[in-house]
Amino acid sequence: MPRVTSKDVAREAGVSQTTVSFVLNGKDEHGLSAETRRRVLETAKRLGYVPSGAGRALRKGRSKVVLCVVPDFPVAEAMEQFKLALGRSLGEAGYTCVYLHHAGTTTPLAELWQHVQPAVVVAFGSLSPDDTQSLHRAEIPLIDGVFTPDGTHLTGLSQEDIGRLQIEHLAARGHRHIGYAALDDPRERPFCRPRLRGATRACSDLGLPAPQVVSMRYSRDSARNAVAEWTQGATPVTAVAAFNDLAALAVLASCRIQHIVVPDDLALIGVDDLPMSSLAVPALTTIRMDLTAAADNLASSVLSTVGAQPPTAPSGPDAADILAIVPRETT
Amino acid sequence: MPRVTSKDVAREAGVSQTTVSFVLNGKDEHGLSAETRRRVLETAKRLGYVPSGAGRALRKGRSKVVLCVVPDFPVAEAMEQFKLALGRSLGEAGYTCVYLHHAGTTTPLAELWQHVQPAVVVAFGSLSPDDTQSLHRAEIPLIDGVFTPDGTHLTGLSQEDIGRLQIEHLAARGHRHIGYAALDDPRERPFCRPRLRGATRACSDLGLPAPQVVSMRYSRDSARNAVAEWTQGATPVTAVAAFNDLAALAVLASCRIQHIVVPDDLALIGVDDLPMSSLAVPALTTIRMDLTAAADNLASSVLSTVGAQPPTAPSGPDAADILAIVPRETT
DNA sequence: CTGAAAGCGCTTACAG
DNA sequence: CTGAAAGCGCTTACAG
Repeated sequence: MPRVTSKDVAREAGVSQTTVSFVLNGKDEHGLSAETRRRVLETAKRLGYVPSGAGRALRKGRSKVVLCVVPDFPVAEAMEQFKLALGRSLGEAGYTCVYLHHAGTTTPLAELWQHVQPAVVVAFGSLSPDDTQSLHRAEIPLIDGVFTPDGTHLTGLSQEDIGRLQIEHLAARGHRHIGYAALDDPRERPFCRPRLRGATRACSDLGLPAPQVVSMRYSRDSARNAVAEWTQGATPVTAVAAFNDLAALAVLASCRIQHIVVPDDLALIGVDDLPMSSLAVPALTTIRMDLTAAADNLASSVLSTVGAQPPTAPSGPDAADILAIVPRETT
Repeated sequence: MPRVTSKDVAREAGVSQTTVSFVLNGKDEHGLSAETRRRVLETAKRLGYVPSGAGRALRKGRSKVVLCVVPDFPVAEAMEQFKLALGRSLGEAGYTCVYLHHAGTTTPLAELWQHVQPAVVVAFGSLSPDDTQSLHRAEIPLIDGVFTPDGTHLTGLSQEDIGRLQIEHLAARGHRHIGYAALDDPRERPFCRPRLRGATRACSDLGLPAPQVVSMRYSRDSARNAVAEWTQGATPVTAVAAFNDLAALAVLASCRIQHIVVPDDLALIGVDDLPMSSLAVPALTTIRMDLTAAADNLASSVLSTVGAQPPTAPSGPDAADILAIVPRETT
C-alpha cells in the first residue's frame, strides 16, 4: 500500500498540488476560497494524508524535528516528566521532539546536523565550541545551556534560586551558621555551582556568614568527613543545605551512625524530592521543581525560535511557582 | 556557505555522481577500480562531505534513524548508561539513535512513522496494537518489548533471572520463608510480574514454599503494612526480596521504625544498585545489571534487523554476566 | 484566485 | 568499468 502523497490529495480534491500545499501550510496570503480550503482539508483527512518529512526537509533544508542533546549528566527521575511535557507542547505545534544522548565521543555531532537537519537544536548542558560553531555554520538555531544560569529565562527555572530558597528556609527556622554540601562530580558542576552561588548570596543578603562549603561524594566515608567538618569546627554549623537529595540522604545516614540527631543537632534540606526522600527517617525536607511548567516555558522559547510562535514575554509561571519547599522532618 | 553535495564530490574527483554513490555505499559488485574508489573517498573526506539524510530518506523511503520509543516508565538512573551505549554502537554503524518519550496521548505515533521514516523502531515496553499495526503497514520493522520477557533474547537481560537470583542468594543464606515486595504501580508491572515469576519458580525449584507476596507503594504506611504482613503471620518470613531498591529501602526504613533488626530479624535484597543503596544503614544487598552489555546486544539485534549486520547468535554476554549480586549488609 | 514547472540531494535501473 | 537520466515528495517563484 503505497504512501498517500500531496499529489493524491490534489487529484482527489480536484485542485493542484500547489493549492494543497498552500492550504496545508496555512499560506493565507494567496487568498484561497473558503470552499477550496475546506475541500482540501477534508480530502487530506479522508485519505489519511501525512506529509513526508523527507520531502519537506529536502526541499526546505530543514526538518520539523527538534533535536535535544542530552549530555552525560546524572538525570533526576524528574527529568522524564520534563521530557514528556516538552514533547507534548512541541508535538501540538507540529514538531517532533527527539533526544540524543551524547557522551563526548560518539559520532561527531557535526555530522549529525547535516544528517538529520533539525529545525533547532536544544542543548541541555553546554555544547563544545566546535559543535556550537558547526551548528552556526549550518545555520541551525541553537538553544544552549537550558539548565544553566544563562538558561533561566528559557525555563523559568533558576538554579540560583534553589540555593537561595534553601537558605531562606533554614534562616527562617533560626539557623545562622549553615553548611553547604557540594558535590565532587564534574557532571554535576553545572548545577552545583550556581546553586551554591545562590545560597552564598542569600546568606549575604540575610546578614549571615557565608555557608561552610564541604565537597563530598556519594559515599559513607565522604559524608562522615563532611559531617565532621561541619560539627567539629570552632563555630559548628547547625544546619546543612545539600546540593541535592542524594547528598542530603548521605549526610543523614552519616548523622545516624554518629548519633547526631536530625534536626535537633543538625537540620538538613535537599533538592529534588526523590521518592526516597519521603521514606527516609526522619523524612527529608527538600525543594521540589515543577518541571512540567519549566518544559512548557522552554517549548515557547523553542517555538518562537523557529518562528512558529511570536516571542512571548516570560508570561509562564516564574521561579516562585516552579520551586516549592517541601517541609518535612529534617528541618 | 552552501552544503557539499555528492555532485560536488563527483565533479571534484572527476567521476559521476553514480560512482560516488557506489563507492560511498560500498556497492562492490560494480567492480570499481581501486584507484577510483580511493580518489572518491579522499575527495569526500577533503570536502567534508556528509550525505543528506533527507535526500537519501526521500529516495529510499527510509532514513538512517533508529527511533526508540520510551513509554512513561520510571526509569532507573542506569537507563542513561544503556542509552549511551546503544547510541555508540549504532552510531558506529552509521545509524543515529534517537529517543521519543511517549506517554499515551501525544501525537498519534502513526503520523510519526511517516513523518520521520525511521529504519526501525525499537519499543521499550510494548506498543499499542494500533501503533504496531500502523508500523506494519508502513513496513517499518519493529523491535518490541525490549525489557519484557519476550525481549530477553535481544538484550540478554532476563527479568525472570533477576527474581531467581534474589531467591538463590537468600536460600544460600539459609532462608526458607521468603517474602516478595511487589509494586502497586501499573507502570512497573511489565518488570514486576516477570521478576516475581522468576522468584516463584526459583522457590519451587529449590523446594521452598512460594514467596509471600505483598503489593506495596513507595510510602511509609504502605511499607509498614507490608512488614506487618510478613512478620505477623503464622509462619513469619525471615527474608524479603524486593522488586527494586526503592521498595527495599522503604521496607528498610519501616523496619527501623518498628525496631526490626535487619538482617537478623529480616534479611533484605533489592534490584538496581541505586547510589542510595550503598549509603543506607545497613547498606542494601542488591542486584546490579550491566546495561552496557545489554545495550550492545540490542545494538546487534537492531543492526541485523536492518540488514547492516548478519544475524548474530546470542554470542554476547549472557544473563550470568549481565546480572551480578552486590552483597552488602542486609543479607 | 489557481496551476505548471523547477529543483532540493540522493540512489539505481539502464544504457553504453 | 562508468555515466546520463529518472524520480522519491515537497514547496515556491512565476505565469496566467
